[in-house]
Amino acid sequence: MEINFRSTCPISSALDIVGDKWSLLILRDIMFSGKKTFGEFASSPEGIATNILSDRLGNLEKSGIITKGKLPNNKKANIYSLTEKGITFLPILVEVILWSNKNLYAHISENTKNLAITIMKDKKSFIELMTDKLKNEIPNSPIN
Amino acid sequence: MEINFRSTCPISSALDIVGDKWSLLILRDIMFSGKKTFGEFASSPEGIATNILSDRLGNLEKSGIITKGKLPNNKKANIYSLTEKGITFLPILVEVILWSNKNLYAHISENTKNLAITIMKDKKSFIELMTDKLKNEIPNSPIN
DNA sequence: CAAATTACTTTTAAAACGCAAGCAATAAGT
DNA sequence: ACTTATTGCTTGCGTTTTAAAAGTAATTTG
Repeated sequence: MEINFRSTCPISSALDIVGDKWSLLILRDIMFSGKKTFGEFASSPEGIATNILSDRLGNLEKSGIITKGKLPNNKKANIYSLTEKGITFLPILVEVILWSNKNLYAHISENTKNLAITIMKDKKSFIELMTDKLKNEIPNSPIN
Repeated sequence: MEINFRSTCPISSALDIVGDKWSLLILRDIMFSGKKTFGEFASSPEGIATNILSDRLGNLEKSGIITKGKLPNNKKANIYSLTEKGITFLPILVEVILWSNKNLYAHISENTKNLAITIMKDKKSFIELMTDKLKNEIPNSPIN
C-alpha cells in the first residue's frame, strides 16, 4: 500500500487515502449509481480525465477498497466492485450528503434532495439496508 | 464565495469546498484540540506550510465555515472560530474517525482510539454534546 | 527595537489536464 | 475466414494548473 501518512491522526490518515477530489466520487458512483466499469465512471458529470480515473482506480484497488474483476461473458470490460472495507465508507458519504443538503440546498439537484429526505427519515436503517445490499454485490460473496 | 462546482451532486459539491488535504484538518484542530490561532494550526504534526494555511483559512472564512476575530486583550493574534455552519461538519469528522479506527487501527494513535471508543458508546449523544459545547464557543453567541 | 505573529511573494515541485497512441477483445461487414 | 471497426481501458507526452517550501514583508506587542 505504501502510503506516506502525514501523522497518526485518523482524520489526516483517511485523507491520505481518499482525500483527493476524485476517489470518493468513484465510491459514490458504485454505491449510489451502481456503476461498475471504467466507461461508466468516466461518464459522470464531473468529467474526470481518463488517466486520473485509471490512476485512482489503481489506488483504490491497492488500498483494498475496491477489487477489479471480469464478467465471465465479457472479457473486455473490467468490473470494479466494493470490498467490505469499501462499503464502510457509506456512513461518511451519508453524512456528506446530509451536510450538503443542509448547507448547499439551493445548489444540489432535486433527486439528491429526495435521497437526503429518505436518509433523514431513518439514517440508521438506511445505512444498514444499503450496507446489506452492497455486501450482496461483492463478487463470489453470498455462497448460496 | 465564487466556487466553481463541478456538478450538482452533494458529495462532489462538498468536496469542492473542503475536499483538499488541509481544510478538514483545520476544522479538526478547532473542534478536537481547541486551537484558535494561526500559530496553533501551523504547529500541528502534519506540517502545513504557512502560505497554504493562510489560503485555507481565507477560503474557510469566505465559505462561512469559520470567522476571524480578535481577543480584546490581544491585538496581535487573530482567533478563528467555527460558525454554526462550520459546526455541522462534526458528524462527518466523527464518521471519518470511526472509519479510521476500524480500517487503520494499527496506524492511529492511542488517544484517538480512545476517542473512537467514546464515540462508539453513544454516537448521537457525543455529537449533540459536542455540538452544544462548540456552539457556546461561537463569539458573542450566548448573549447572557 | 526585538520577538512573535501573520500575510504576501517568489521559486520549485507535484498534480491534473487534454490529447493521442497502444492493445486486446469483441462485433460487424464482405 | 479475413479485414475493419468498435469498445474498454491503459499508458505516455507536453502543457497548464495547483500546491508546496522558503523567504520576505508588515504589524503588533512588550
